[in-house]
Amino acid sequence: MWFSIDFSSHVPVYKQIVEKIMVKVAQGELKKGDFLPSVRKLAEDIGVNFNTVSRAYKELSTMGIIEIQRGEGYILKTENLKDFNKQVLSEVKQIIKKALNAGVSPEEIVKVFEEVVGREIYDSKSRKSEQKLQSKKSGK
Amino acid sequence: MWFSIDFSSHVPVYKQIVEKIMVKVAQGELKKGDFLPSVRKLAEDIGVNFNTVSRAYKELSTMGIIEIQRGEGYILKTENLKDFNKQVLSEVKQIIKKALNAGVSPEEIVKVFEEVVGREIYDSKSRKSEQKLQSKKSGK
Amino acid sequence: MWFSIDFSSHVPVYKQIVEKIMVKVAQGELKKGDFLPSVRKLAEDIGVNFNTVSRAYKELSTMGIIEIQRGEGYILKTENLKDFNKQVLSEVKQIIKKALNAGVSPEEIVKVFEEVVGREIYDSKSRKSEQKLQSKKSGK
Amino acid sequence: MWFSIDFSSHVPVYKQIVEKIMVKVAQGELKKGDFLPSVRKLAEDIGVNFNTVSRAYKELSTMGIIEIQRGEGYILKTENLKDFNKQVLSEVKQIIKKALNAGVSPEEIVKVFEEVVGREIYDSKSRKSEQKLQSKKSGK
DNA sequence: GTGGTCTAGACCACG
DNA sequence: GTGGTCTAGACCACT
Repeated sequence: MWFSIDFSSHVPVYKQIVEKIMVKVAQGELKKGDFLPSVRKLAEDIGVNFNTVSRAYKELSTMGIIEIQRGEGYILKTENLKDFNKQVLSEVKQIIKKALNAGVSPEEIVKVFEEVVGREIYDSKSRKSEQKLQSKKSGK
Repeated sequence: MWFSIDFSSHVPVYKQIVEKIMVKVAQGELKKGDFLPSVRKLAEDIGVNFNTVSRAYKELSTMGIIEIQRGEGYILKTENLKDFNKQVLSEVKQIIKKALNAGVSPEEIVKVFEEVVGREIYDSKSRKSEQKLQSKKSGK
Repeated sequence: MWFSIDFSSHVPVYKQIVEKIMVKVAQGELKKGDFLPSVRKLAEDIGVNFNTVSRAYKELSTMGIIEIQRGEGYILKTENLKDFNKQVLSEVKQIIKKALNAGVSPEEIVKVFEEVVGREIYDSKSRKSEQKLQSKKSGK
Repeated sequence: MWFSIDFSSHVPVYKQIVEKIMVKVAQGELKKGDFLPSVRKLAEDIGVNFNTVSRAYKELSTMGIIEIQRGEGYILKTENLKDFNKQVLSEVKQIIKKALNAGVSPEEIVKVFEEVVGREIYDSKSRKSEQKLQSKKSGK
């Protein structure tokens, strides 16, 4: 399966899908010209209705990130996601402000940061071995 | 005024109110026995319907953090918010993971962190002088 | 009722709604700040599901033509529809080309044109008396 | 090549094919007894799947305009297309009404009309020289 | 097989 | 009262 959704989140599922896909693009896991999973297949994978995935794809489409290929599905159109990084960084800033306001000490945040950086380095090593799972069109 | 709401956020307004109040408690700005602003006053201050504030207070009430004092309003019942800090820290962890996944470099995150730590120290000093800025939509 | 939909058309209903509303704006029947009918009310009026109207409103919203007013509905944000006229004129051009290609004589087209201009002048005279019907918010 | 398809249109491709062929008939470019291009050839020419052309031919067939000649393809059965012109003219009327409603001045429409009449006369002369331009997607 | 449109109805958030 | 999100399922168009 491709990714997971937090159904208890206040963020709408379709927005989460949009974001997850943008992460894939930013990571280079999806490249220009790649096919995305079909709306119905992805919907089944993550356990939502196909309309929800469809809505996410439409949003990505109007953003110019993906493009429909008549009768064949969606392909990645661009990898130009500079604004995305800015947006994510602004979220980081916001949450850190909140934490400090809530009385979390900077040291605790640094501790968490180091913990995550360590873990993520590990993740990025193991990520490559997962890449075969995503090659859609394999049975085509 | 007390705080402001992000109306463009996916987080429901009443949840934001709950959280802001918990921050006040965690900061020590609200102490056991203190009165909270009346539902209608807070509603006017932050520019929302009183039902929304009411819902937030109800939630804090069922969490056992505040308590209704018949005919007088709500008072703070407990300052026991240890879980809140943990929860906020877990959000920090989550967002940092997301940023790293999105290709943000650890250095960029550190930069933002240092920026915020600096700003926040300043903000807590100047917070009181900002309070007039938030009175909006009062003539509605 | 506000307008009617051609259900036998190949143009999706939600696109027809978008267009009809843009016509209202271009005609000046809807002015900046006016409330649009609620999604559910308009849906009932024209006999479609509210999701269909919702989709139309969302499209107008991302186009920047209408804007949501929290808890109150959509209001008209702009009357700047210069591109709309261009688009409509290009449709006129296209259909005239098709007609000529199909062997329709220019004279026949002129005849139709004069017929319609005559009728439309009559319509625009009687239009003013219809305008009260559209004032939503009346029961507010 | 024979004609082109507007893939961004809401009108289904097979309907566009039907219409284009009826235009050919109305223009006298196709005469009773003429063979139509084979399904596969036309499909390749205009860049669509052969099923789509097949559906168009079926529709023309049930309309009684073309007829299958077993083992040889489709031939034009009738040139009796009086209703077609009426239908096209009614589309012209409809679009002119829409344009006037949208605030387009009659003068602008006349301008477009004259422009098209001029261009079309030119186009029908130059049509043959354009035929190479439409071979696209051939390497697919 | 692919996506697109629409419906009917549930549940949530805001005023 | 307002809009927003999601589901389950039908039907259409295209490859």
